[in-house]
Amino acid sequence: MPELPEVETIRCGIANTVVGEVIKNVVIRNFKLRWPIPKNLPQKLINQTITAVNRRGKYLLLIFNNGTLIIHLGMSGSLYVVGAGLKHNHVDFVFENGKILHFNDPRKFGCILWTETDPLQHKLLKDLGPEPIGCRGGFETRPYMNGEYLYNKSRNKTRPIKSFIMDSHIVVGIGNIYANEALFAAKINPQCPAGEISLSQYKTLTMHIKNILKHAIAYGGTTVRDFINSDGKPGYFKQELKVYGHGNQPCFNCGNKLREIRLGQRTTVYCPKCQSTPAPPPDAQIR
DNA sequence: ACTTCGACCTGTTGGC
DNA sequence: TGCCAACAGGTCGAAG
Repeated sequence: MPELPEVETIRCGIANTVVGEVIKNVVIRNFKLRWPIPKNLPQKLINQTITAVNRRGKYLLLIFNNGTLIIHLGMSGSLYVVGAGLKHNHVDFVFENGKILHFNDPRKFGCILWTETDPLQHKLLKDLGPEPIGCRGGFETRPYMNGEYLYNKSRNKTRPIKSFIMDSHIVVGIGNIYANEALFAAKINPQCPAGEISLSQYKTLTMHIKNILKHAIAYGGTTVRDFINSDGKPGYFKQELKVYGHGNQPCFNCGNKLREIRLGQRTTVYCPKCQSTPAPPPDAQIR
C-alpha cells in the first residue's frame, strides 16, 4: 500500500489529531513485525506527549520529549484514528482524550522501533538518499535530488534505471507504482542501464518524479487494493495512472500495446514505442 | 563495490 | 463452487 504519497497523506492526517496529545496506554497484540516491537515500549510512552509527526522517506517519526517512535508501514500497513479495523490491529496507542491511533498491518512487513538518540542517525535512516520533494514534515536533505545528482550517482552503473530510482539509498520514496509512471512520463525505457542515461534525460525524469509525487499527494495517494488513509478514506490517484495496472492495454500516447515484464522481481509496465530511448538491452521476459 | 535474490507474512485473484 | 499457485504498494541482508 504505502508509497511516499500515501505515507505523507497518513502523516498529515494523524498529525492533526495526535500532536499535543498524551499517551495513556499502549496495547500491543502482536510484537512480531519485521523486527520485534520493543518490550518496554508502553513504559517509555505512557504519560508522554507527541510533539510532532515527521517523515524521512517512508519512515514516519513520532517525536516525544524522551525519544522518537520510528514507524514503517511496509507493504500493507496503515495508521488510522477513525474507522473500525477488525483484524490485524497489532498496536493501539490510546490517548488521554479517548482517541486511539491504530497500527494495522496484515502482512507484518512494517516495523515500530524506539530510539532515544537522533532518529536520523538510526541504522535504518542514516544512509538514505535525499528526499525527492520538500514538504511539511519531510526533512530538508542534502544533496538536493535533481538531474545532476542522479546523473552523477549513476555513472558506471549497469543496473536498470527503474531499480536505480527505486533504491532508497539513491533517492527515497519512489516505489513500484510511481517508478513506472515517472519513467513513462519521461519516455525512458525502464530496462535501460542507469549509467547510459544522459544528463538532460535525468533532468526530465527528475521533473516528472517531483510532479507525479506532488500530484499523488494532492489526490490523497493511490488506492490500488485496500489503501485507506488515516480518515478511513481511499486515495484517488489510481484513476490518474497511465501505465501501472494497464499491462497489455493500449498506450495513452500512441495506442500501441503496453508491455508488462518482470524487473528486479517487480511488475514493470511500459510502452515499447514511447519509451525507446536510449536503446534498451536486447529483450526482456514478457509476461 | 556493485547487483541480484531470498526472505519476511497474509490476503486476493485468476486459472483450471 | 472449490482448490491452488501466483502475485501484491517494501526493503534488508545474504549471496554471487
